[in-house]
Amino acid sequence: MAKNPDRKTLTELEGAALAFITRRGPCTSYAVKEAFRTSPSEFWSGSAGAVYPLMKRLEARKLVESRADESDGRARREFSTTRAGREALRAWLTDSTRAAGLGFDPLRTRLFFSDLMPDAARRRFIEETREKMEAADPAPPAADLEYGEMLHQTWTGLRIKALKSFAAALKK
Amino acid sequence: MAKNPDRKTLTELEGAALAFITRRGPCTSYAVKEAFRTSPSEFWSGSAGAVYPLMKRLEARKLVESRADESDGRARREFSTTRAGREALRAWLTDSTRAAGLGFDPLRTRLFFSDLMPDAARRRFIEETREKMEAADPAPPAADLEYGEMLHQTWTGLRIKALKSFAAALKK
DNA sequence: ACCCACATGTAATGGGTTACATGATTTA
DNA sequence: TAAATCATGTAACCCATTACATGTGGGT
Repeated sequence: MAKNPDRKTLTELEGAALAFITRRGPCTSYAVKEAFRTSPSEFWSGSAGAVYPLMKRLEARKLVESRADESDGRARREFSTTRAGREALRAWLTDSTRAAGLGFDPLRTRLFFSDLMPDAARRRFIEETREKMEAADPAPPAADLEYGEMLHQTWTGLRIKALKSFAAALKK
Repeated sequence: MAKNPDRKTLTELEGAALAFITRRGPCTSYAVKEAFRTSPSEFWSGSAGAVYPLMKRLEARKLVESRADESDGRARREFSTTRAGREALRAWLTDSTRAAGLGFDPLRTRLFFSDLMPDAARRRFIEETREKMEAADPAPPAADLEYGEMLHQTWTGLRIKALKSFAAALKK
C-alpha cells in the first residue's frame, strides 16, 4: 500500500510505467519490468523490487486497476489504465517544464570536470566515449525505422555531435 | 560513518563532489552543497541531507581529509582531496562506459510516449518545450565564454536541435 | 534591529537496488 | 529432462528529499 496516496504528480518511473500500460493494453507487472529492463537506457533498470511495489502504488491511487487471471495455472495479474490514470498520464506527458530541463547526463558531468584531466587523458576519454557510443548504435540509417528506433537514433546521433562539437571548441 | 567503506566505484554525486573539491581546493560541505544547488541541472538538488553525509562517506573512505577551522568563530570544516582521492577521481572521470550511456532524460522519455497524445497536443508540447529551453538559455553566443558556459550552451543547443529534428521526422 | 549568507547537522520518509525465494510453463 | 522464460513477491540496504533545528558574521 502506498504511504502517500495523495501525491499529485507522477515520478518519471511511474509516468513511464503508466504510459507503457496505456500503450500496450492490459498487462502484468512482469511485462512492465521487462520493458524497462530491455530499454537502451542504463537508468531504467527494471528491477522487480522497483516495479512490483510501483504497480501497487498506482493501484492504490486508482490510476490503474487489476484483475487476477489464473486461467493458465500461472498466477497472473493484469493491470489496465483507469480514467483517472489517463488524465494523470496526460498531465505527466505534457509537462513541458520537466521536459525542458537538462536531464541527468554522466557525459556532460564528466566533460564539465574534464579540465581536471591531463590533456592527453582528456583526448583519450573523448575518443573512447565516441567509439563506445557509435558501437552501441547498431541500427543502420534505414528509412523505415520504428518509432522508438528513430528517437534513439536521433538522440545518439546528436550526442555524438555534441561530443565532437565540444572537442572542437576546446581546440580553439 | 559509511556502512560500506569498501565500495570501489563512485556514484555520480560522489564523483562530482570529489571533482568539485579537487578543482576548488580546500572547502566546506556548504560550498559543495551550494555549487550543486546553483547548478543549471534539476538533478543536482544540493540538499544538506545529501551532501553532509556524502562528505562523511568520502572521508571514511579516505578520499578526502578534513580539518576544523574555528579561527573566525564559525564552526567550519574544510575538506581536501587525498592522494587516494585523486586516483579515485581519475578512474571516475575517465569512465567512458558510463559516459557513453544515454543518460536520464525526461524529454526523451516523453517523446518516446508522445504517440499517446493527440496530434495537436503533441505539437503544442513540442512547441512549449522548445520555448522553455530557449528561455532558459540567457547567455548570448559570445566568443569569450567560460568553460562551463560553453558546455551548457553546446548541450542546450543540441537538445533544441534534437527536438526540432524529431518533430521534422514526424511530419514525413 | 533585522535579514541574509555562512555553516552544520539530523529525523522522517520515500523509493530504488541487489539478492533471494518460489513455482508454473514452454522450448530445446 | 534441463534450461529458459513467465510470474510474483520480499528483505536488507543505501541513499536522496523535505523539513527541521541551531548558531555566527556581515551588511543596511
